[in-house]
Amino acid sequence: MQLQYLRVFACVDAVARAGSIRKAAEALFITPSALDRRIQNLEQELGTELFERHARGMRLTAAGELFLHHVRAQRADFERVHAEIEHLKGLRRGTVSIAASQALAFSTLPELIDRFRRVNPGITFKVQICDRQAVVVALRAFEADLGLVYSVQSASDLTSLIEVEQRLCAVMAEQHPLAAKETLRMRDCLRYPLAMPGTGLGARALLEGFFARSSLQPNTVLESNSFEMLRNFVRTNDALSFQIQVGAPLKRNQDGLTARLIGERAFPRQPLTVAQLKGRHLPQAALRFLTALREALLEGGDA
Amino acid sequence: MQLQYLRVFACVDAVARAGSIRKAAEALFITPSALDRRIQNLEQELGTELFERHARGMRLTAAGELFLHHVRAQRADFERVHAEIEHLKGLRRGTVSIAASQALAFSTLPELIDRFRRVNPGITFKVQICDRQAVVVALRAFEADLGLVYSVQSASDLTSLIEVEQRLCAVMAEQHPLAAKETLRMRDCLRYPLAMPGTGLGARALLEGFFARSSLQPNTVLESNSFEMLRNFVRTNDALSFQIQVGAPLKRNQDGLTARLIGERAFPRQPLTVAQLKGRHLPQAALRFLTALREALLEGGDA
DNA sequence: ATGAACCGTTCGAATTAATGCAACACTGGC
DNA sequence: GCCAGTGTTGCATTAATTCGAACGGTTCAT
Repeated sequence: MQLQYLRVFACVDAVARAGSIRKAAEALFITPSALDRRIQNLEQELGTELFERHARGMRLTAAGELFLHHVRAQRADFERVHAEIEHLKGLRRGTVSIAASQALAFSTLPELIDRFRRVNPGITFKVQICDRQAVVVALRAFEADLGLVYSVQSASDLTSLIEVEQRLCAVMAEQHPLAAKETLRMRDCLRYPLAMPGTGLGARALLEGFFARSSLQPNTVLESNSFEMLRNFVRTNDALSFQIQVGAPLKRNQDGLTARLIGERAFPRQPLTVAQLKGRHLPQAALRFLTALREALLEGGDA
Repeated sequence: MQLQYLRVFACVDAVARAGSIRKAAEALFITPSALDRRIQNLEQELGTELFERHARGMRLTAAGELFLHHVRAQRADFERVHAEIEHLKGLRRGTVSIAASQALAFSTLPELIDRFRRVNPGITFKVQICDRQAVVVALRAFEADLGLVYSVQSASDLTSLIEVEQRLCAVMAEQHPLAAKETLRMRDCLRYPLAMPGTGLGARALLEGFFARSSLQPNTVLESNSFEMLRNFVRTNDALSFQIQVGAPLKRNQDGLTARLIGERAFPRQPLTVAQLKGRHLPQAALRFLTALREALLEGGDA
């Protein structure tokens, strides 16, 4: 579904992404000369150069960045309207695009989406799992309607929709000795080898803050930026890994793994945040999923 | 300044306004057949009929209304971006379009704009004077950035930016006997013939509310929906007219006229409201004028 | 230095899309 | 039944877009 009349705007986006006319032209299946003319026409009609011509390619000017943002906003808004028109025709269709950090990919988001789709079939999802910075980038580029991040740096162009405080959990094999306890203390955990979340993962910042102020030393035997990696590691031995509450298998075991809350009160508790780009009109599908999210997260937070 | 690529969208607007393809085609300086094809293409690409084909012309369908709103929003946002790009080029240009009720046309708005333009030359204004309902319509159609209305019915798609409580004023000739007093009471005013604001003007609702609860009877010798008419009338005789605070010549006399506050406390005081369409990104020029408005109105309200 | 590998850009021909014109079919009011 | 108004269609014309190939420039490795 590509409205013919949005193609000129799509050009700007394509060139900005590709960094050069030739690559963008390839992606758009036209010749470089045609694309060049489109952009020249556009610049002439706007009365401003949108790109700096560099020997290595094209870079956006300030005006170009402004215009690109407008173009993306426009396309996103068009798709919202299009979805609403479809909704009017009786087809309860729509797509929710989400950018979320890794912690949610394991169970939270899949289960939530599954439950949501039982009530609202016909609504489809696009989920992009990425790190914190990439979530913000995706929101800014109108590639995601909603961003789910732990410990996001506050950005002035984002609006926080839901915030849920998160506690740290230790993840371990079902048969692990510590699985017998209800809640754990860090000094208990540190008697075992650790599979540390890599830099960039949510739990990592918390742990580093703890070790900086504590005299305890971690016995780190593995560090990875993949939760899957970490989980698969601890399943087969007595090592522990850490994860924030929302994605951890707290209530029921999963795949031979289980999780326990860390009882320490000294931990700074950063919230899991659901955010959107400020000033956007979210599609109805996204709004409906947002309320589902709110219910699920707040209920889950109390339990 | 008509971006070539927005023309297809402009078609929808034109047809919706004109009510028929032939009239819209005339306004766009193209033949009906060309316009018809554009709209058919658009409908095909959207997969929905935007207009009901009636023997008397075209009427928007529900989907059409949705799309029209999007089209107008898009055009307004484009113009905002365009103005910001111009701003980037060093030209401090921009246009603020305002829809205001009549009371402000006399002195408030002209003086305010004049003062603003001394600081920000290059910013131009479009001022549409109209009644309350038309202000809301203009905001909805993206024809006005800001709406200045007295006693606006609350609408869910508008956002109130400034609210200033307004008291009622009596307007009279400079030589009028009552001009000697600082503030007036209604029973003093009613000893003179009255030039009543017509239905639809802001002060009218206030006055009707008063007379409904009072035993006093007005001696209405003229009723008009034009403030200019009313003012020109009272200038040459001993009749009184009424107006809300903001547009009345309270501080200094104007054109042989003067105004005095009504001292009555029983009057319901509705606010003068500056509003915008909810969720819109206002152009920088409009935002700057908004702060000027805020200063002027709040300062003026205290004095 | 010097060639190779990029880049954006230009030109004229070929192609494609949009338009105008005239005629058509239809409806509502008189 | 007529008339004035509507939207719509086929076809020739016109305007816009695209292509393919060549040009001039910069960057980088040889």
